[in-house]
Order: sequence, then structure tokens, then C-alpha cells
Amino acid sequence: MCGVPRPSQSVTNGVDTLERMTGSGTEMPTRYEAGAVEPRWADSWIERGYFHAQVPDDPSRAYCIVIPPPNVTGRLHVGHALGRTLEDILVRRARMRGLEALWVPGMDHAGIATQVVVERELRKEGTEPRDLGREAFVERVWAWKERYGGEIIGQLKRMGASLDWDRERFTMDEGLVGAVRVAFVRWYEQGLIYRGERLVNWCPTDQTGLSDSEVEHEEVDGELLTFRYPLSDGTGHVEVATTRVETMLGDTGIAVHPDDERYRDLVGGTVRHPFDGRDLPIVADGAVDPTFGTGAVKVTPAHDPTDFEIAQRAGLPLLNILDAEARINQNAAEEFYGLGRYDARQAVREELEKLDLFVSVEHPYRHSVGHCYRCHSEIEPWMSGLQWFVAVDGLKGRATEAAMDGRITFWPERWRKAYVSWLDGLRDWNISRQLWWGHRIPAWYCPDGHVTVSLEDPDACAACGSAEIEQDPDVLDTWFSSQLWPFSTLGWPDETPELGAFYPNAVLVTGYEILYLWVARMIMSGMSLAGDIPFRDVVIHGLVRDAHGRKMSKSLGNVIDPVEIFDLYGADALRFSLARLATGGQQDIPLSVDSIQGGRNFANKIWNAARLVLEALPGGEPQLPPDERLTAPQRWLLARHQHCVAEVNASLDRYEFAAAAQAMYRFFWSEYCDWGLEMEKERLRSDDPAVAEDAAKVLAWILERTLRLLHPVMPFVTEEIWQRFGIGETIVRAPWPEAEEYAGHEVLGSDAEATWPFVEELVTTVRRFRSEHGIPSKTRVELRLVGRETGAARYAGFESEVMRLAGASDISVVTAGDATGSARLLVQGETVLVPVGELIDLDAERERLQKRLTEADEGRARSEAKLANAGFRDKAPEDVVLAEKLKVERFEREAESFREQLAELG
RNA sequence: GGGCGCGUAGCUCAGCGGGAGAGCGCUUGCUUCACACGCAAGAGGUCGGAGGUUCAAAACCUCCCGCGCCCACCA
Repeated sequence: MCGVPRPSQSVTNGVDTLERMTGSGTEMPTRYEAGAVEPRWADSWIERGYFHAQVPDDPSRAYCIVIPPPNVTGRLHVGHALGRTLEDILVRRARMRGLEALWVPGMDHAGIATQVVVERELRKEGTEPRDLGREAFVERVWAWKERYGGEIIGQLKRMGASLDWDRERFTMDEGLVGAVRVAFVRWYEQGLIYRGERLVNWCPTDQTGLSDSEVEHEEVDGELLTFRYPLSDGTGHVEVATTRVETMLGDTGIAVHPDDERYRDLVGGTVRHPFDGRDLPIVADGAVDPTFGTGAVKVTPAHDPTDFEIAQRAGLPLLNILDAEARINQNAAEEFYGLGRYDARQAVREELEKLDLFVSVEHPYRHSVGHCYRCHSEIEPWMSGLQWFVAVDGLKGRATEAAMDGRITFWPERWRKAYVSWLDGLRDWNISRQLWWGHRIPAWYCPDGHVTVSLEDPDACAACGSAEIEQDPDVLDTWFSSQLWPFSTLGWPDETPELGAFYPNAVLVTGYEILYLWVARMIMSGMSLAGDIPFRDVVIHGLVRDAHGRKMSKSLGNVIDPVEIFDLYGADALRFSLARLATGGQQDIPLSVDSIQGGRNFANKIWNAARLVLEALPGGEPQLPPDERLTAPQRWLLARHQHCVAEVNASLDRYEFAAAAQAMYRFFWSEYCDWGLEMEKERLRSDDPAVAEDAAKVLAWILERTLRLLHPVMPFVTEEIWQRFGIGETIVRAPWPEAEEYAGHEVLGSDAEATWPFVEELVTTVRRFRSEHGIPSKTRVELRLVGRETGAARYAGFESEVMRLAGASDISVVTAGDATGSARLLVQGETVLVPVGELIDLDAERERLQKRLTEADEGRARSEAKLANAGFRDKAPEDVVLAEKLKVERFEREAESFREQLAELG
């Protein structure tokens, strides 16, 4: 055993392995200290290679999830913890089921995002990134990646994520660089990638183009300004409206709707630009909405996508009046040159007012403006030269079909619709980024303008042989490499054994915010390049917010740092809390410290229940006693446990994590601890060693299986306890409890389950009675069930438990109702006499009875009203009607009893 | 302009055709030999509003009112 880590040492205060293995002499502190236990297990699991997956011979034994690679921009936040927790639950369960469960770790280079944070850091040091030069800058980013990549790995390990670290990948590692190259070249050769000059979404701050998906539209209060263009022939004016009046410097035409009577005669004519005297043609175009504004539109082809298209159709020239930083360039009238776009807006307006061309302004005017998803600057539609695009029409079809025909299932299902309709409206994807950090576009240009795209870096132009070739300075959109993640991490384009076994992946878990940016593109590229769906299931979860549903942000000061939580409450606590909140129905997930404390309390509850059971366990593998020795409460608990197993499995099969967590919580706390342990305690301390041993065995057996059930959600505390059973090396690879197993015990427990409701209500009713009368817990009362001899069947097998839990000295059945001096409690319609004599306060008793009487009367009235309805009697199912009739009888009996008692009390 | 989600106990949310639930918070008892990160008992909801379907609606349909989100080239 030399050198085997013993993660539990700190908690057991040095109890040695042998003692732990035999279960004797185990000291468990009264509180579970997650912070001391978890880091040891986290390391130990990895050291022992438990998370390493082999490539199975039988592909049906393969189960694979790839981590949504976190950006190397910085440390992980609780949002990441949610997704990783859900994935870990799935992977750990699959692993326990005996599958080769591979969870691929890795990170994303996150082109623009990382470049921005590194630039910011450099500027803080007083260095202008552009001065550094490309090579040195990229080196700096790699250094950044090493630092934060390491921190992210540390965080993931600490939270217990069972990733196969032997297979860690990075979107810019050697293999993935190759995969990106192959993908680009293949699509280029298929005509799915092309180079073109188009308006792109330009971020003037980050100085790069963006795809449509990277632009966030937001409603802002702007202004709608109307001004006049004089007709060139001096016969009048045309009024146009705009929210960005500075763009009029780049106007090259006026457009009206072809059917618009008002302008029919003007089409073909021109207006004169007031600042530089250019004549702008008036053209007709169907894209113009004649009902908006004046029905005439100024056309700025170089700075508006609609205008660009109009210009293409009408043959209007492009006039680019902005530079890369969105300042007015030399193409505009001289007096505006060099102005920023917002200053220019003001200056143009003033100039128009001077020339008496200003008509009116509407302010505030609410309209939608695109912003950069990284830096939030306003996006400028801009001509930035030739850029590379992916022609999505060649990819959409198969990606849509895969979701429509059920090969890919979305959970919850509603996201499928969102996905399909997004694909439907998708336009070509701009993949050129004017950045330094990323995959360099594998295209080379010679002085004659030939383009060479190739797998290997070329020495000469493929068309003319010129050796004077230069590579495209741009890099690819970061999502271009991310989209290959499900297969590139498995070795694609090589046909590796991993790719053969683990592709398609089983499931992808991610937040809805990257459904389009990432998920949709993985499906498109997976279908096209890897020849199959990338994953069978897509699980979409909400975004983690603070306790009141607000976004977590540094400025609000409500950010929860996962590691802080791990240290304070434990990773298990956070994991359980997140799982319990992950309902799927709602869009976002409010996480509060209270909720995490709830998880911590649960871990502590498990720990303490285990303390009790393990102290009593004689040692060895927990085995059930023979069926005939099982008591009714034991059979009941077994049956409840089995229901819990079934419920958890059914929930997880549907990715209903909250329901699964809730089922475990309810079973363990409310049934196993509150009732099960409380009932068994007596037997555990029995003088008869056989009785005590049986009780311990039953409790231990159920506990051990429950630990396995809980393990995927709370890996640490379950492992820590499970070790003490001494039945194996690790719970990580212990078998997963299936619903079908031990079905026999369910049957075995059915009699006890049928008895249970009466037993539970009897105990609760007596407890309530005692509480209402302040009867001290040490005072024993007698319980007499009024009825025939068979009345005892109502609590058969639970006699001693009822007595102990209700604080009774005796329980019996009496045939006649000698009720003198007794309180009469009603339990499921049966009368239970409690001889109390002077014990009770008569006023309190009157109050109690009056309250119960009201409840009974109300209940009866409800049921009678239902039965009075002929439609109900005729049309409702028989059993429902019968149940209603029984209710009336019961309420009647109860009410009668309460009235009698009240009368007796006077 | 389209589409989606949500309005249920003070808070955060389950439930989605047959007598209103959980956690937290609150009240009252418990130094009960696993756990006060606990135990027991309790208070607290015209299930956003109005119609409709049904014997029966928190749940299904329609409309309305409030939140929130996504998509979209109306200047």
C-alpha cells in the first residue's frame, strides 16, 4: 500500500488504512470539512488515472463529451461551473455504468477576446501593442495563455471535473492547426469558402471585422434627422431621413420605391450634394418602404448593408468616407476631414442648418444599433477590402435535416426551433479577422493577384509560379476552429481509433448564448467535414445569475468566484446547488449563497448519517439480511430507495438534473434520515446482536447504494464515505445503481408501503397533538385505536416505531369507545384515543378541535358539492367518484367526532 | 416587425387535467447519546387578469396586462 495517497487522512486524524478498511475504529468528526477533503481526492483520482478512457473495441461502449473549451482570457466563473457540473454528472454516471467515458478537456484561444485583454495589459505597461510587432505580440499572448490556462486547469481539477487530462487539447495546438488547415482547404476546394469584397461589420475599437453573430443589436435612443437635398436643376428638393446624418458625406444616390407616385417624375434625375457639388442619381428600388418617412432614402453604399445592395442593383458608386477608426477620411468634403463619427454627426447637422437644408429632428428616436460583442463599441458597416467568407447555403441543408429528423435531439426541445430558424435566415459567414492572435489564413497572394490556398506553406504562386508571394495577414474567426472541436480533438482529419469510437459524441452541454455562434456551426461542419452529426443530444442550460436574477458583473459586485466557494462550502456544495437549480424550463438560474449553503448542509447531513451507520456496521461488505428477517420499516425503506433510484435514472435520461437532485435530496433527507434512521435507531441499539446487526446491514446497504447514486453530483463526500466501507478502490468506478436491479425488494416492500401512510399520519398527528398541548417529550402517552381487532393491521409491523416516534407508552386496539378522559385524534378516518387526564389545557383543546372541525366541514362541503354535480357522477371515472364518496364519509365521521368532543368539553 | 420564455407562499423556484408543493426566511418547542450546517410542530397562496373548453383547470385554448430574452438590412 506504500505510496497510495490517503486523501481522508486529514479528516480521520490519521486513522490508518487497515482500520478504515475494516470499518472499525473509524473516527469521523461531527462536521464534514469539505475544504480539507476535496483537494486530496481531486489529485488522487487523477494520479490514479481513473478518468482516463480507453478506446473500446465495441463502439457501443463509448461515451464521449467534449468540454466547451473555455476562453483563455481569464479564470472561470460560476457560469462555467454549471455546465461542467452537468457534464461531469453525465460522464461519471456513464463511467459507473461501465462505459468508456471520455470527457475531453481543452481551451479556446478565443482570438479577439484574448487579443483584447493582452492589449489592455500591454497598454497598462505603457506599450502600444502595434509597436511591439506581430511576432512579439503573439509571443506575449502565448505567455498569457500559459498563465491563465494553468489557472483554469487548476479550477477544473479542484471542482472534481473528471476530465481525461491525458487528452487535453487547445484550439491552437499542433493537431488543431492541421485540422483547421484541412478544413479551410477542403471547403475552399469545394467552393464553400470564397474571397470577396463586401461590407463587413467593423469594430473601430478592436480594428477588425466581425461575423453577423458577433454583433449584438441593442435598442438605443438616437435621433431621426430629416434634411433636404436640392434637385440639381434647382426646381425643388427631396427630403430624406437618417439616424446617422454624417453618412450623407458618403451618399451616392437617392432611392425611392418604383411605384411611388410622388417621385415618379424625379427618378432618373439627380440631386446635388450640398458640400461638394456631386450630382447624385435618383433611382427606384423595391427595398425602399414608401410608407416610411418621406419615402425617399439617401443611399450610402459604403456604410449601410441595404444601401450597398441598392447601389449594386442601380450601379451607384461606393464612396468610403470612414477610416478604420471611424474617422472621416479624405473622400469627404474637406471641412469634415479627421472628425470622429460622432463629432461629424454634429458638424454635418450644423452645416445643414446653415445652408437651410435641415428640416427637423425627432429625438429621442428609438432604434436598433449593432455593437461589438467584445468591446461594445458601435459597429460600423465598412468596406475593409477583400475578406474570406463561408458560403453557408452549401452547409445549411444537412445541418437542418439532422435536427428535423431526430438524429440530433435538443433538450429542452424548444431550442430546436430556435436553431432551425436561425439556420434558415443565415447569411454567408465572414471568417477574416484583422487580428494577430489566431489561425493565419492559409492563402497566399502574388503580385499578379493570383490566390494560392494550400495545405503546405507554398514557395511559389500556384498560378504563375512567382516566388514573390505573401500570406494573407488576417487570421480566422475564432469560431472557425471551435466548430471543429468535437472531431478535431479526437484526431481528425486522421482516422484515429478515438475518432472511430468517440465520434459522434454522446451529448453537448452548453448555455443558450452560444447556440448560434458555436453549436450550429459544429453541426454544419460536423456534417460536412466529419461526415456525421457531431453529437446526438444537445443540452441547453440557462445562465447563472445572482440571487435576484441580475447578471453577475464586477460593477455590481455580485460575482461569485468558484474557488472561494470551494474553500468555504466545498465543490460538492456548489455542484449540488447548481444541479438542483438546473431546471431547463427557466431561462436563467439564480444562484445565492443561501442555496450553496443548502448544498453544504446536505453534504453534512450525508456525512452524519454515515457516521451513525458506520459506527454500527460490524464491517465488511454491506449485505442485506435474508428477506424473511427484514422488518416492515426496513422493507419500506428499501422500497423507497428503489423508487429513488428509478426516479433519478428517469430524470437523468431526460437531462432533468434538478429533478434528479431533488429526488436524491428528498429520499435521503426526508425518508432515509428523518424516518428510516429514526426508526432503525432502536434496533441498532438492541441488546440482541442479531437484530442490531440486521439493522446496521440494511442501513449500510442502502447508504452505500445511495452514495453511488449521489456520486456524480457530489463526488467528494461520497468517495470519502464510501472508502470507509472498504469494499473497493474507488467509488468512481463502482457500479451505477440501475432501476431494474433488486426489483425484488420493491415487491418485498409493497406491503409496508401500503401501511405507511397511516403510520406516518398517526405519528405526525400525535406529535402535533403533543405540540399543541405542550406535552413534554418525556411524558409518555397511550394510544388506543378504536375499531375491530383487525384495526391493528393499520399499523402492523410498525408498533414499536410508532410508539417511539410518537412518544407513546403503549399502542393497542380497543373495540368500544370508552372515551372518558381521552382526547380523540382522527387518523385517516380512524379514531385514536389518547387518555390524557389532566395533561391537557381544555382551552387549547377546544381551540384545536374547533380548527379541525372547520377543516373537516370545509372538506366535506367541497366533496359534497362535487358529488351533487350530475355531470361529475356520470362522466368522471368510477374510481374518482368513489374516492370522493369515501372522502365525504371520512369528513363526516371526523366532524361528528369533533362536535361530540366539543360538546363534552362544554 | 417576427419568435421564445416567464408571471404559483415574504424570497428563489418545482408542479403542467382530479383534494396547492420544495428550499430559504418566519413562529413555537427541543443542550433527544448522527447532524443546531440539526430535530419536531406551525403560520403563510382569490396559482398575473378576463373569457372559453371540460363532470373537473394552477395546468389545455383565446385575448389582455406585466417582466425578460432571441432573431431581423426599414433609412
